Amino acid sequence: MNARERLVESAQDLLWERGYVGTSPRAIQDRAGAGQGSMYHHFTGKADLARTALQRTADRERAGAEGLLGGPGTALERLTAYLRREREVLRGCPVGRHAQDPDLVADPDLRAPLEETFGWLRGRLAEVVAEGQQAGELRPGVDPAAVASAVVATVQGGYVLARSAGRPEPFTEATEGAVALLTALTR
Amino acid sequence: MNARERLVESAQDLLWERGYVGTSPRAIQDRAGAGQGSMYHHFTGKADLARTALQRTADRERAGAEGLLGGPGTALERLTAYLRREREVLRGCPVGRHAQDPDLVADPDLRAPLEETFGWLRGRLAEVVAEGQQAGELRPGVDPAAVASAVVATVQGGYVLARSAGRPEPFTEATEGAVALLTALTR
DNA sequence: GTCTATAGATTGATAGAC
DNA sequence: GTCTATCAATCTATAGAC
Repeated sequence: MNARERLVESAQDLLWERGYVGTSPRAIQDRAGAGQGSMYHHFTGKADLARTALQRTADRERAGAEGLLGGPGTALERLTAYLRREREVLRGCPVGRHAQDPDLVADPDLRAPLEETFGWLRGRLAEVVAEGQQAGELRPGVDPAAVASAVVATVQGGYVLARSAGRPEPFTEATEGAVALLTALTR
Repeated sequence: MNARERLVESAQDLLWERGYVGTSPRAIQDRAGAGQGSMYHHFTGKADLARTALQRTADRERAGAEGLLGGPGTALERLTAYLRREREVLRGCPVGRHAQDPDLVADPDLRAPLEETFGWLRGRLAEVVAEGQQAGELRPGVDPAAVASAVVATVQGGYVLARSAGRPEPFTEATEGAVALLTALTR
């Protein structure tokens, strides 16, 4: 694997674990086994490398979610699959964790992967909810977009609860609560 | 106001806006109008001051939530009041935002205010849900603790969605989705 | 209690050799 | 393309005067 590729993957790992402010170019270079000159040859600076790494992480997450949401099953089954998807809870969400970084969200290029990921996810889940309503599976009269955003928010907030508690159980409790509320919508 | 007090309040503001890694002792001192010596006289260091500031912020948030949850109204009304509470959405949650900071959650003293806040909040909301079930207002058979965690997670995740989008609407959409799902539990 | 001076380490970036 | 050397600025903390 070439140096550019190692730099991007190292940046993905460190950004996930330590965030944008907490990740120094030096730390990325060390992990990648590359020198200063190598990084500044391939990228204009920290922001440029972070943007590249973050975009790749966002693309991966989106592909993973589509794998569940575009699969077989009823609307409720697919929503449940999304909520119960196996996750490395205590590591946090590799995309959503960056929403708290003021420098990152202030830079449109750095915020773009976040905006795209959650914009797409909310829209995609809203489609699934609407399909369930049209199929007579889910009760009509509730806004599909609102339910979809609540589902995505439950997952993102679940990470906050789990990391605050220092254990993964609160994440599972929250997502199971969402599953229960969605299930009640079928009866 | 004395220097110690100004340091704590300045730390509260900066921690909310920039997080733990993003806040330097120097920045706190400047905002407080205090010198190095003043800060290191009152506190052993950055972590000690941050812990004091964070604990005070957590106490304030808890008191604010109890004001809504302990007030009058049915269970659904109080849960809805919590979800619709006016918030400075794009500033993020002054407590939950710190769950993403690896250095903060790694330090038990710094993580304690987070663990206490969300532990208490989840338990308190679970009581309200259970009251609603006993009063025949909310459908029985769903786990009060799970619904409570889902509600708290929706709020915390709503901040993530809003900050990722650069606008407050996704927060409102998510919390309204939660209101709709809870309302469906009454019918 | 509060100040200034200072310290060693780290940050993000540039220069220039190879 | 990749390396080492160097840079000014900032980080967190300590020392010691007042």
